[in-house]
Amino acid sequence: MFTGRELDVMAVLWGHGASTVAEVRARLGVPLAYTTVLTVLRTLEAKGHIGHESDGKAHRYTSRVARDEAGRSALGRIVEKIFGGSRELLLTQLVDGNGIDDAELKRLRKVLTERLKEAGESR
Amino acid sequence: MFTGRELDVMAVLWGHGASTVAEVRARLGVPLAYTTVLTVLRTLEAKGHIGHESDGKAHRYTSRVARDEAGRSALGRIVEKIFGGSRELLLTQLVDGNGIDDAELKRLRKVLTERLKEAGESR
DNA sequence: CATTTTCTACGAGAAATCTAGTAGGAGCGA
DNA sequence: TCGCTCCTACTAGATTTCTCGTAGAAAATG
Repeated sequence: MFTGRELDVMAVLWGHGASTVAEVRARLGVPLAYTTVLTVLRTLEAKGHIGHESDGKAHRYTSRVARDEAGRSALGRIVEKIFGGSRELLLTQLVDGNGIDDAELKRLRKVLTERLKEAGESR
Repeated sequence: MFTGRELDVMAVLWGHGASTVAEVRARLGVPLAYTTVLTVLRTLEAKGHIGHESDGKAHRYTSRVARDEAGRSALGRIVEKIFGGSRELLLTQLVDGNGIDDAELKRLRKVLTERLKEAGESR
């Protein structure tokens, strides 16, 4: 799907919305030449992942693939290749480590509970 | 971390344990030349991700990075870049779509409940 | 023993990635 | 108007990825 650098750029577009080259560049964590960022954007556009419109002299680039769509695709790949198809295993790793507190765990559990409710209703 | 093809190969090693070139090749979904698979394995070894020992005439390759470790790393990247740091958003996408039934949702919820219990005990 | 099969080692080419420089236009401040 | 800045377009080199072929050794097969 996306290469490492491309994903960095997509992250900016998803996070901040349509942006110019300079904006993307400023918001990337890593220091890259202006033209480097432009090249990445042009590559992404050539692949059809983003588009652009004119904004004065500059171009303003917009994502064409929804963040959720990209997420589902990436997750599917990981579930399949790394966790052997087991979402449980994936979830276990997601909540492993110490960067997660009780409040967040509860919010996550709520997501599942809500989903269960929906599933029940639609039957 | 891993490129597309490398991940395919790692999936085989994680799923089936130490394997020879021929075994990896047979278990890969895609048809690749024997030497192609060998090259990927050698690349992975050069990067230190896998190792090998002799098994008769052939080499038997073993993963050196745990599946869980690779998973955490890949997930971290996705959470950060795609879901803007939100595990909740990630979970939502994980359980979105129709390939998931109530039983699995409940199992997933249980994972979180268990984790909450542990967290409580360790305090 | 001769042939075929099965391995690894090495080489290699096409394509993709990653990074950045140069060229040239358009606008703006002095 | 002159020079500086900002922008895109184009080019390009180094590195990585992806794929496979050839060579040559070793083992199995007849």
